[in-house]
Amino acid sequence: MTTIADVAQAAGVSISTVSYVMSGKRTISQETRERVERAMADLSYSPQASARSLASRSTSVLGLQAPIRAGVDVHVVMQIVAGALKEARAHHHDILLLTSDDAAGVERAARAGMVDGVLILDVETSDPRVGALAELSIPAVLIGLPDAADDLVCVDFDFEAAGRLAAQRLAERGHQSVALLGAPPQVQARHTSYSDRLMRGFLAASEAAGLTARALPCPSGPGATEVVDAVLAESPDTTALFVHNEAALPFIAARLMGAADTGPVEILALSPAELALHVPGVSDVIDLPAETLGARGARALLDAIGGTRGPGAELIAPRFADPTG
Amino acid sequence: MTTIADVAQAAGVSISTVSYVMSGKRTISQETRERVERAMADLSYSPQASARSLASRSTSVLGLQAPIRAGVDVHVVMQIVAGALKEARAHHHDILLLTSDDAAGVERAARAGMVDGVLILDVETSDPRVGALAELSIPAVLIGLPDAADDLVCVDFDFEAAGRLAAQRLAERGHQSVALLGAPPQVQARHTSYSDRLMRGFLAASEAAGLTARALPCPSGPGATEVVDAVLAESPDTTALFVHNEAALPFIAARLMGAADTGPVEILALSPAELALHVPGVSDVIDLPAETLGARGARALLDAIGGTRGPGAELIAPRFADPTG
DNA sequence: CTGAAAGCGCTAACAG
DNA sequence: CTGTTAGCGCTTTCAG
Repeated sequence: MTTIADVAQAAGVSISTVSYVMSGKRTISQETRERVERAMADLSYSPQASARSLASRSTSVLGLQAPIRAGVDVHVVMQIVAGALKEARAHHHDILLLTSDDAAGVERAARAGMVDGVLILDVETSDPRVGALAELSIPAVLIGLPDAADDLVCVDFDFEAAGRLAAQRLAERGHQSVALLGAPPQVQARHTSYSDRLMRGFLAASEAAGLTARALPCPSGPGATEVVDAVLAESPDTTALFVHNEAALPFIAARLMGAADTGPVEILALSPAELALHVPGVSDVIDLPAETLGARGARALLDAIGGTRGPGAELIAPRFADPTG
Repeated sequence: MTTIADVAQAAGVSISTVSYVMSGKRTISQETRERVERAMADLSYSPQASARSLASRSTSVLGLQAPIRAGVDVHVVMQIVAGALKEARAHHHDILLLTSDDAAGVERAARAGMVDGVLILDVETSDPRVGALAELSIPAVLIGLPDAADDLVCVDFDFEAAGRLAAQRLAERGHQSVALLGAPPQVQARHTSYSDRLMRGFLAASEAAGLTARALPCPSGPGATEVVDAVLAESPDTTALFVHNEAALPFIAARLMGAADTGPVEILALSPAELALHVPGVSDVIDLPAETLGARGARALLDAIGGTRGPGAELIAPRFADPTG
């Protein structure tokens, strides 16, 4: 194991000089800097994270609490995690995985000083973790938008605006009766933040536009077709579906493609663009920029840690996906 | 922040006594132990991870390199990660996420002393990381089974045996001509370890049993049906499909369900049981125990770190899923 | 059974 | 522009 002292000796300088070369926190002569950098490379030196962390009281590690729960779309979660990881790495930070569903785990990691801040996914509208997080001694960022998040930093996709955007588009297209097929029942039952907001925006804007609209939970997988059947049975005049369930989308589209028992039904999807754009039968896609969301969350957390960012919500505005993408 | 010195003072003992109470590395009188534990609870003391790690030269953190690559089934990856995380937490370890596709990242984390060992997922048959890992100063466990892994600890599902088991079962059922629809083309093109082995076992056992067998890559999602069409067009006598692609399974099953243009085609799936058991049209499932795999991997890594385990492969034997599960 | 004290490798005053 | 040094909080000898 090579230490900072080895490097200092090899370069013929003191250890503080080596430290300052690494941190850039004071000016070093060109020549000295080069000697030190040379020595570091020659000895293939890596600073010891624990020593650095003990002395500096910071870790360069972000905690991430990601859900592994029933009904949660794993693609979206993975993309969020990937985005957060990429952003963190770009700023020389690592990510420590915290067990889900466990506010105590976050607190443990925080108090042991293992992380400089935490990023929390899959937040519910009335999330029990929110209170605990506000008490925490370290910065926290939620990806999601709970009700009582006044003192917290939140980053999310603007699901309510997406719901409005969808209703407006469907109204423009001349539809009269439409339906939102949303997240799986378990997710809605938990009042996951995004599901509540999407529904609210969609139903409000539908009403404002004079549309007849309904909103239903929709199971992932083949079971989705039953919901389609039920909607068309109860409201046979339905001519468009707004689908927010990536794992149900292909089944819904397949059920409707050239089906003889229904009139033409248009499908508008809310989904990561690359997952929905090439599903046959889907005519329009509002992109759910999952990776961007993760990146923004990580960025917000880094800013909060740096003290350049206070409480408040940052919402990513919805956009239609570019079909050529 | 409360330190070990605060606890020692509150309990009226020395800091080494507090340390030994925590580690259990020497015998402490009942009474002293209770006083110390009391003080720790009263002050809600958490030992500082970095200080502990600096002094003890170990971190209680496992590095995890998980893939986020085209075609990889995210459900399976998530389950493996969940299993590893659960096992790690059960042994008081945490998990640091390492960026995928980046051997340098593993080395960086290792040399900075951020992790006690690394767990590597999605290993390819000839994986460039294998050589680098063997050089590494810390224990590594692969989930997967590359060709040249002599000096490494490997844990995997026995895909080759699963291939054989599938062929045997189909032969027992009286089929004559069968086909394996496997991982997506990108995965097979990378020669991901499991895909190669599954095919080998399936084709060999098919031949031994006198079956006519083919093996093809199969894209995930709706595109899977085209492969089914192609197989049935080229080999119209095919009466059974062995499917190893969770994301294609429902589409394949739907394509075949009561299709007028084909004879009855039986579907045998290799998939996490809970994902495949309730897909209509799937008659039999060989379970892919993803969460167990992650847990075994983590366990193997902990054992390797503890020095109670040397190089070698541990393969989990295939089993048919219990349909009542 | 318990204490005292020497580090672990680094950062950041303080002192030129 | 550079060096000296006092910690950071803990583990673990060494000494009772």
